[in-house]
Amino acid sequence: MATVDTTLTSLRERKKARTRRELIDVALDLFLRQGFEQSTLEQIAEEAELSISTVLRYFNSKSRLALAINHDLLDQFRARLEAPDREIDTLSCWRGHVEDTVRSMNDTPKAAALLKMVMSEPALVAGLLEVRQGYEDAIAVALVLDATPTLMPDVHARMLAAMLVAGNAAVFRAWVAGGQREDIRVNLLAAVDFAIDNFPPIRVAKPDAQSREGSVEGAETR
Amino acid sequence: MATVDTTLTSLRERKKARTRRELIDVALDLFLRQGFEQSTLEQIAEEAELSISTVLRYFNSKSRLALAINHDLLDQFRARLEAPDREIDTLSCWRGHVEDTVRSMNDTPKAAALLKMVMSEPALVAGLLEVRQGYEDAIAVALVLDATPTLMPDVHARMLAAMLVAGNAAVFRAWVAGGQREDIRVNLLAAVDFAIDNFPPIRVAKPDAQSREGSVEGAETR
DNA sequence: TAAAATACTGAAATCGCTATACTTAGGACG
DNA sequence: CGTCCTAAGTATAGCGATTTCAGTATTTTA
Repeated sequence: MATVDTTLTSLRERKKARTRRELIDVALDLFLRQGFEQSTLEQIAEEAELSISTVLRYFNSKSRLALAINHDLLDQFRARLEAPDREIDTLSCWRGHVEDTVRSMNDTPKAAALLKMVMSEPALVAGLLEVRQGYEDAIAVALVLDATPTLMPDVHARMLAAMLVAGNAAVFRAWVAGGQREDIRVNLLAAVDFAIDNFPPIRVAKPDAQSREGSVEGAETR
Repeated sequence: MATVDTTLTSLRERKKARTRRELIDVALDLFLRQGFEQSTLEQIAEEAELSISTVLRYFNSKSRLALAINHDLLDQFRARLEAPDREIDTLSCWRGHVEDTVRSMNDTPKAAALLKMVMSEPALVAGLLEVRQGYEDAIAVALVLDATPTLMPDVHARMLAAMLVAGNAAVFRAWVAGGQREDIRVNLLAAVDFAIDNFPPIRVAKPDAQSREGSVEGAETR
């Protein structure tokens, strides 16, 4: 009873979500300001007006905190794949996720600076690889479940997954290196389409048209 | 002068190499015996009859010590690629490296147990991903230098590299999961050939015959 | 409102890792 | 052989991340 309609959850949950968001904000700002290594948990806790214990209960490590956004995106993707009502095939899910990511990246001015920071800090690079692996696993598993018979289902599924994720990473790397803003979306999708088009043992219907006007690459569905 | 012929180096160097080997031996045994997390640097130093300082001068982190073999293999591969007199193309280098690795793995009884241990310890899994990335980088760079014109050279090179490395990892994972001994070599090479055969924008002469009798996969060079 | 559940805090201890200054052993050279 | 230089090995001090746990505050729920 009580507490009318909380839009989604109850006080406790809302409070938790809010402090989580605030914590991320504070921490990322701090990292951007003075670097990852240079920022101690004590400092973070201080600025977030929490105790170190609490910070570590929200994120079980400092690097995990720095990669919160990346992990959240991965979770979103997983949710998209595991949605009980999903109609779209795995590869289109990935394509959609990539598009959404670019979009949200365009809205977030700090995004590029953040990525640059992450990619220059060894500890965080390692963390990023784990996220990448998470994507690969999710895609590969979904592909196999999606029914894609080949002689070596798991191996081939993982190869395609790796291709997709690696292509993505490569484009992002290039994007961060030169402050390119516009062509990233095109390149990203071109890479996805390229992988899909050229991986023989796995063939799926694609969304076609609609948002493929930018495909730079040879994209003859063959 | 003096010290006749030390086969390769002088006392100091030999001693260093020897303690390095011993250190690895001791540490890996310890890890296998009581687990990675459970083994402290103090313990390792103790058993190796060295000080912690020295252990850390040989390997700049505990996990690096646990992954010494993997890093050594990566270095070997890099050397193979960067050999000033190399005649063979990048992909054949990779193929050769994979073959050598399997061979040396068959000679080392602890290999499987070690891999299993590494793959079950989160910290080491992360480390393994870094090694994997090392391979991808090496292959991708070499491919581009090798002259492989495509519309997006870097991206496509990285995609093929990712495919190769991921396929490898998948086969190894399967191999470790079930104590399979024999088919690994065949599967490993089949995966390599599959990737090479099916990646359109990069086409290179392959060693053909010789050791491809096991190719399970569709390997029509086309 | 009282009790159960859960969030938050504080303190202590462990451990990996860095920095630094010191000791010892190998090798060059007169 | 003795001297000196360099690199290997050691001891010490200390920072900071992470774990554990016991105690306090706040929400929920009955």
